[in-house]
Amino acid sequence: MSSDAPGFELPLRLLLAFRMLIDELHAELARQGHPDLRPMHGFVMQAIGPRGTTAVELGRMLGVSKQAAGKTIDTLERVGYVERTTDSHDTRRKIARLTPYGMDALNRSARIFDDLRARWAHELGEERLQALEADLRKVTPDGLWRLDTPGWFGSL
Amino acid sequence: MSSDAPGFELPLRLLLAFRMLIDELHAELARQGHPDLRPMHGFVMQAIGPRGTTAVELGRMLGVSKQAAGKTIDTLERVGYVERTTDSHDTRRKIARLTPYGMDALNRSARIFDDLRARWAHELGEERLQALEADLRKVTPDGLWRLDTPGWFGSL
DNA sequence: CCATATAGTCAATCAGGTTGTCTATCATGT
DNA sequence: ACATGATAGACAACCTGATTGACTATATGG
Repeated sequence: MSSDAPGFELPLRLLLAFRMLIDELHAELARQGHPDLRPMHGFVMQAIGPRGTTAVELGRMLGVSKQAAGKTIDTLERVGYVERTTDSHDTRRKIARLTPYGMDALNRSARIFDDLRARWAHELGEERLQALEADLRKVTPDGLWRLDTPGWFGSL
Repeated sequence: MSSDAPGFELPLRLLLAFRMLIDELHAELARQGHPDLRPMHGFVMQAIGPRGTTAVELGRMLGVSKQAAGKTIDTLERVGYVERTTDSHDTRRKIARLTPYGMDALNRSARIFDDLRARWAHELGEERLQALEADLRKVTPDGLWRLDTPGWFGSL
């Protein structure tokens, strides 16, 4: 099948590779005290960043509505990764900030991703891995990381 | 950021590359008479294959419950990509088969993916692209393509 | 021939997303 | 100073896709 339709393999492998990294990340995170963290939480927390964000800003970054971003913040808040504070300069704004627990998850994620990358470097060779990263950079746009993957994938 | 956390970039680029391919596929499919096809439909139709499947089997292949698989078949049936027939040897089973319209979508998808791959080959060079594919093969498992991406990504 | 396993369906529930609406608060221009 | 318009957040209604649990119909095997 892949001989007569060589183009089919690429997207599958890309998705599979992504999933493997994410699944292994969360298996390891679970071992390190973050069993409730779901794939998209990591993305959202990174988007929130160390300085915090509002629902509107988060929605723009993630490419979803402010309501959806607000609901996601609700979830993260309920699980303890995020807390809401009010902006003293603009009482309308409620800034979502990472809690120490959230920062811990983010820091651990970064380390685990580095470890996973190192494993790939071991399997492929550092040179080949750098080439792979460079090539991916070449075919993907910079900036703009749309994270509306769940809804994007399904629908109709 | 990518200097102190080099491992963060890889998963993002993989996802982004996957999304680009899928988005361009569906933009082109829409131009070619399949405007209602959603990303996951292609995956499901490929899982159904030319010989057809039942909801239970499909659920196993996709890693979702038989009910979810049944609903997905309902959707595909409603849009005309799939039709249900009964198995004469086992009247419990209802086999979902691709309609000619569904086969057309699948064939066009294959051609479009080939074109997209050719574009990447043009941008990266055929050699580099083959190296990329080989490397992805090396770090991803064969067989077992779990396609439960929508639910997998979100949840909690 | 009955007991068990399997295929499919129905119903209730949940997560996440969307749009629309509403209120409170800021920011600006006259 | 104030009226106007823009923005932030919350609430409600609705859609899709997935889950579990319960139920029916049909095979299958002891």
